Parts: sequence; structure tokens; C-alpha cells
Amino acid sequence: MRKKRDSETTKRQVLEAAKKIFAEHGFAGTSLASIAEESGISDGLILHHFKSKENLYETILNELSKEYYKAIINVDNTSGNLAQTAFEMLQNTFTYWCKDSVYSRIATWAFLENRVSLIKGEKELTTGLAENIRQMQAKGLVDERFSPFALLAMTIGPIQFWMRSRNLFKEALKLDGSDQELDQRFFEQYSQMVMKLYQSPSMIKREEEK
Amino acid sequence: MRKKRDSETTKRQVLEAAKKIFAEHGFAGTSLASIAEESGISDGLILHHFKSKENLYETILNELSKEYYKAIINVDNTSGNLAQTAFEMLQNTFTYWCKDSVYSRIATWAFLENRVSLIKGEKELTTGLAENIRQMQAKGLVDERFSPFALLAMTIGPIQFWMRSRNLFKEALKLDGSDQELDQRFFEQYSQMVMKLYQSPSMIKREEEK
Amino acid sequence: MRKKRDSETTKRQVLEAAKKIFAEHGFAGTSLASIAEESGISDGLILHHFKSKENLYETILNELSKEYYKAIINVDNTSGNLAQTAFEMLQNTFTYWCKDSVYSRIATWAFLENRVSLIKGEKELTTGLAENIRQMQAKGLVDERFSPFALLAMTIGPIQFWMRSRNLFKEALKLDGSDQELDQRFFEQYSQMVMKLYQSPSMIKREEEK
Amino acid sequence: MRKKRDSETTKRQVLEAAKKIFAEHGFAGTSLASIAEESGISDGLILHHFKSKENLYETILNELSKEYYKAIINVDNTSGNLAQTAFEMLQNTFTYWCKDSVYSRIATWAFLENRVSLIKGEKELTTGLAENIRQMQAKGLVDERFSPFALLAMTIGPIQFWMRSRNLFKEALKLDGSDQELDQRFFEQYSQMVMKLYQSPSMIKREEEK
DNA sequence: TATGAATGAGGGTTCATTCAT
DNA sequence: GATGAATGAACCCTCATTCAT
Repeated sequence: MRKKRDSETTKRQVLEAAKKIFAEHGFAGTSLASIAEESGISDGLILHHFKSKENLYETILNELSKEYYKAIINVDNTSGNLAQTAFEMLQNTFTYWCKDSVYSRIATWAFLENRVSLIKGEKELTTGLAENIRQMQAKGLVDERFSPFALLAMTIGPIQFWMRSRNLFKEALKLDGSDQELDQRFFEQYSQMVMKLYQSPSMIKREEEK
Repeated sequence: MRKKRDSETTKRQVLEAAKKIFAEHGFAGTSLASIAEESGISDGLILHHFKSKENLYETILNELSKEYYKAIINVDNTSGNLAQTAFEMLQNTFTYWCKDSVYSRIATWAFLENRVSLIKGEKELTTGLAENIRQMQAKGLVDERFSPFALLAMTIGPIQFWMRSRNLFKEALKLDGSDQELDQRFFEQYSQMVMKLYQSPSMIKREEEK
Repeated sequence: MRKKRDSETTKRQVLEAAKKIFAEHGFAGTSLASIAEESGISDGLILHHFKSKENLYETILNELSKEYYKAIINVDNTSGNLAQTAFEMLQNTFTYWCKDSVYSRIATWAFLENRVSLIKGEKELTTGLAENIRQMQAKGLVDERFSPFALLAMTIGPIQFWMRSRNLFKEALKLDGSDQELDQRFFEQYSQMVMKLYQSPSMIKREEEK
Repeated sequence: MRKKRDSETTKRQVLEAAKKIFAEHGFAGTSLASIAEESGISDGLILHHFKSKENLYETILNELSKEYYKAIINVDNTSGNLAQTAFEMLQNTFTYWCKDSVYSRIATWAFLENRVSLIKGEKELTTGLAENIRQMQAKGLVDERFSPFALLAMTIGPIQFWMRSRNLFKEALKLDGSDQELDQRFFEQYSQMVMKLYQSPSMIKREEEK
């Protein structure tokens, strides 16, 4: 018996199933058959809609890239408060990476596989964030001794590292609590560490004079 | 004409070729045929020596794990100067990850592929480093407000992020210079940032009083 | 040019070719490639339909088992004449084993390969036949000094032996005639021997008194 | 470390191991590697001694053929008592087939594989046995209505069938006892059945007149 | 749109055999 | 005599893709 003929629904089902499996096994480790099984859509039809496995993967990467970009910059920066904006973006980033591992994993696969689709989005984001930091430095809000890209590395790197190593830490250091709790505890420390790092020497002095 | 019959040499050739290709394409993306071509050893013989593709991969992972561990802890800690020891380990880590991307990439593949071989080594390392930090905190050398594992994340995360994003930064921020130069510039800033982060408030006061 | 897309026909072709080759060379001695060549179906497609060589073989064993069972018990036993029924089953068995060697050979391979698929059918059959003999013994139609399973061995064993050794006999004893003729001649003697063997002592006396 | 250089011992080890494994898996199902493992002799050396897998197998078949022949005809026929001689050969045959399944299984494999090595021995044996029967018939010791080869089939067939189906019977008919016990019970019935079958009508009359 | 039959290339692995040591 | 490195063909099976239905 044929399925209902709803092109969009079918595509959606395929994309969701594929996203899940690609996240788990990467491009080379994923077979169309497994996507067909997971989605309940025959592999013939998958190729009918997406032309090739390659194209299906790229479609997913582009979609993820857009979603990610939207999620990160989805902050209210009308206040003009740069520090506040930056903090919110930080939180967004952290939340997005923690939320589920799909983006995190696919982004990593795609990096290793030398795919440019996701990197393009990240480039824009990186440029934007670096510019943000530069502006804050110009206003004396951020330690000017460090270049924006070095600060960026210190900001985003730990998040990725945390995502990748949470379980390792959990075991090695015998930490208790659910993943969400651990994420929460880490983020508190993490944001304080970032604050300390960004704090400009001039502001420290001012604070101490009080 | 037959090859010379030197088991060790043959194995070495296979391992080097395999390491290179696995680093490039991961486990699933690598075919024994490609390793055979790269190494000049027939796939039949590869399996004669390593039993299976799986086993060959694991052999490489174990080897890398040991090399990594040795390289990182290869510091002269007879001085008892904890800060000095820590800094050297930091530098070792950075250098190792930068040196060539093979370890970095294979470690990342292995993480995505849920392989435990490398992780085991990392766990010991993580525990050791966290203990180092704890001791330094006990002596008032490191900011005690942050937990050791949070500090570890802030220390190692950026290195990995840098390795992965160096090219991205290069393009996005139009940086000049060779990879080595960029690595050097980054490490200078990076180590200063880490210093600032680790610096305990009491020490800051003391310094300012001078 | 593609083949016609008739799943059932294709499967049938594969099964027939496979049956022939498995009968000839057994499971281990048969390659999918040879079945592919014999049937004209590519080995990829064979596995598409039968999942694995193993499964293809089991499919054949099950089919043969069913056919065999049907052929043997296909007797008109409405008359209630046990002796007549038994004789017909004997004839059926003989005919089936003689008809072509496929069943005989595959059953033997399967026995050596420790496969249970065929044996299951044989077990039911054996039980049924033994029960038949027991009933005839209860009615004084069959020599009661021998247990049903001993009689069964004396009944079925020679048929299999004949099938296996016909050619041997032919050569060793310089017999003339086609296989069919030899089978016919053997069956005549065979059925008389079975009769003599089964004949109960009491019946012999009665006959002689006449 | 090299093994002791005793050619005969090595060959013997290989032959015993190979016999066991060939009996279990047949020619096609057996790999030299498995024989090498079982015997503790490297596959290179096996081929050094036996030239090829094929030749090793044939060597075994020939050996078995000779052993079998010796075992069967190993009777004291100086007495000139044909019946006694025949009975002893029957017992020898039964014992040999029951003793262990190696001969039985290899002989069956070899038959299916269309090997002539074993068959040659069987042919001589068959001819000899048929001649025996003919002589007994000439002396009125055996029912003359049946041809020698038909009687042979009724004599040897059940033994092979029993060997092959013992386990089947055991399960189907819920028989108790060890294999040896069952063999013993079967042989008692079997030899009586053979007696009854061979008995010439004239002898029956004579017996009844007493 | 949707299925799955059909293809052919390539996957990892096993194998008998050869030959340098 | 003995080992195991080396070979290459064949093995079963998976795969992305095409196409008849």
C-alpha cells in the first residue's frame, strides 16, 4: 500500500531520521538503508526527493547552519547594552550545544569531513562575535590586551570541550547529578570565569577603589 | 617480485599509512584498499598482520594514546614548582595538538565513533591534571572559586577549538602568517589568558600593593 | 537491459538453480557466484531476495521438507487397510528418493552439516511411521518380536543405501539396464523382503495350514 | 622455536587433526588454517608434507579405506562356516560404523563429493560380500529368492540408517539409555531381523518338522 | 508520489598456495 | 624440516543508485 502523497511530510520525516543517524554515525558510516528503516520511507523515495545521499547530507547541514545562526543571535540587543547582549549570546550558545547533541555532533563530523556548508555559517558568526568583542573593547568593557579571536577561542572552546568531556569528567571525578544539573553547575562557573577573563584592568581598579 | 620479509617494517608501513588515512577519513570512510595503496602493502597482507580493520584501528588508537600521554607528562617536576610544571604541561599539550593534526583528528573521530581506547588515556590524564590544579589551589596559587574541572575545561577547550578553527579565523579575520606563526601568536595570548584566569585574588592584591 | 521485474519468477529461478547446485556441492562448496551464473540472476539480487546464503539454503531445506512430507503421506487411507497404506507409503518413499537425487543428496548434506531444518520434518514422519507399525503389530499383522523403530531402520535404510550405491552395484556386479529398470527390479525384491520381514509367525502358520 | 624434526610424527599429527575436521565439516567446509590450529602444525608445513589440501584429503580417504577393509574382513574363516563368517563380518561392520563417527561421516562426505577413493574399497568389499552370499545360497543356507545385492542392501543399509538416525529415534520415540546401550539393543534386533530375512524356506520347513 | 526489483562496484575477510628465511 | 610473510583470487555481503511498475 502506498503512503499518503504528502511531499513535504515525507521530506520532513526523511530529514529528521537522517539527521539523527548522520549525527550518530557520520556521513560514511550511514547507509541510506538505515535512514529508510528509521524514517519508514523507502530508499528509492529518499533518492527521489533528495537526488543523492550527498545532497541529503548537504541539505541537513544547511538547515542546521541556519537554525544555529538564528538561535545564537536571537537576542534583544535594542537596549544597546553590549555586555548584556554578549552574555545572552553566550547562554544561547551554551544552551544550543547542550540541548541535544545533534548539532554538536554533526558539526564535528562535518568539520572532520572537510565540509564547508556548516563552516560558512560559523564564519559569519565568528566574524560577528569578534566584532562584538572589538566594540566592547573600544568602550573599555573588555580587557584590551587580548585579541578578539583569542578571547573567542577561550569562550567557545570550553563549551565544546565540556560537551565532549562531560561524561569523562563525570567518571574521572566521580561527579553526581543528572546531565542537566551538571550543565547548570558548569555554566555558572563557566560564565564567572569568562567574566573574570574579559574584565578590563581599568574596571578592576575602579571596583577596588569603591 | 616479492617484498622483503620484514614483519616489523611491513607493520610499521601499514600503521603509518593507516594513521594518515584514518585521520583524514575516519574509520567508516577508510577502506583497506586505500590503506593498501598508500602503504604499498596488499590488503590480504594487512589483514594477515592485523587480523581485521577494526583491530588495525584499535592498534593505532592505543599507540596514539600512549604517545600522547608520554608527550604531555614529559616534564621535569623535580623542582617541585607546581606552577612551572603546569605551564610546561600546557605547552606540551598545545605543541602536541598543533604539531600535526593526526592525533587531534583521530581523537575527534574516535570520540564521535564512541571508541573508548583513546578516552581511557584521557581519563587518567584528566584526573591527574585536575589533581594538579587542586594542589595548586591548596597552596593558594590558583583561584579557589573555580572547581578544577571547570578550570580544565577553560584550559584545554580553547586549544582544541583553536586547532579546529584556525583556518576559519584566518579567513574570517583576514589574519596573515603561516600556521606556525599563528599558533605562536595564539599561544602567547592564550597562556596569558590562562594566567589571568588562574590568578588567585589574594595574589592580585599582593602584587598591587607592591 | 534490465530483467523483467517479477519477484516471484526471479525467486523461483534462484531457488531452482540453488537447489541444483547445493545438491551437487553442499552448502560450503557452493558459491553465490555459481548460483548467480546458473540462474542468470546477479548475486546482489539473490541476496536482495534471500538476505543471506544461509537463509537461501534454509529456505530450500524448508521447502524440500514440506514437499517430501506431502509426497510420502499422500496416500488414500480411507480404506482403513493398514497394510495397503503402509505399502503405498513405502512405494512413495522409494519413488521420491529415486525420482531425482536432489532431495536425497541435500538431505544427506544437511545431515552432515548438522542442520535441523530437514530433520524436524523427518522426526514427525518417523514418529508417524513407527505408530503405524505399532498399530499393525497390535492387530497381528506384523511380527511383534521386533520393535517398530528397528523395523523402520530395516525399511528405510535399504532405500537410502540403494540410492547411494546403485552405481556401485552396477559396476561391481556388472548389472545391465537403465537406472529406472534397476530401480524397478530392486523395488520388487525389496518389497518382497520387507514383506517377509514383517510377516508375523502366526500368519505364516495359518498360510501353511491352508 | 622450531619443532622437533620428525617427519613421520608431524605427518601423523596433521592426519589425525585433518581426519577429525574433515569428518566434521567436509572438504569444502574445512580450511587448512583450522587443521593447522587443531594439529599445532603451521599450514605452510602441512602443504610441505602433503603438497595440497586436495592431496591431504585423498591421503586420508585412502588410509580410511584400507583400515575399513581390514577391519571388516578381519574374521577367522578357516572353519569354513560361511554363516559364522558372515555374521562376524556383519558384527564387524556394525561395530566399525558405530565405534566413532569419523569413518561414517567422511565416507558420506566423500560420496557426496563424488570422490572415488573410498568407493574403490567399497566396491571390492561389495563384490566380496555378494560372492559370500551367493555361495551361501548355493549351499541352501540363504533364501535363494533374493539376489545377493538386494540382500546386501537390506543388510548394510539399516546400519548406516541407524547411525544417521539414532539421535532422531532417540528424540522422536523418547528412548532412554546411552548410545552404546541403544546400539547394543538395536544390534540384537537387527541381527535377528537379518537372520529371519536370510533364512531359506527349506530350512524353515525343516525346523518346523522338528 | 511511491515501491522495491535490479545493477554493479566495492566493502572486509578467508583461503590455498608460494617462497624467503 | 619448519615458519610465517606475502600473494591474489574468491568469498559473502553492503551499498548508492537506476528504473520498471
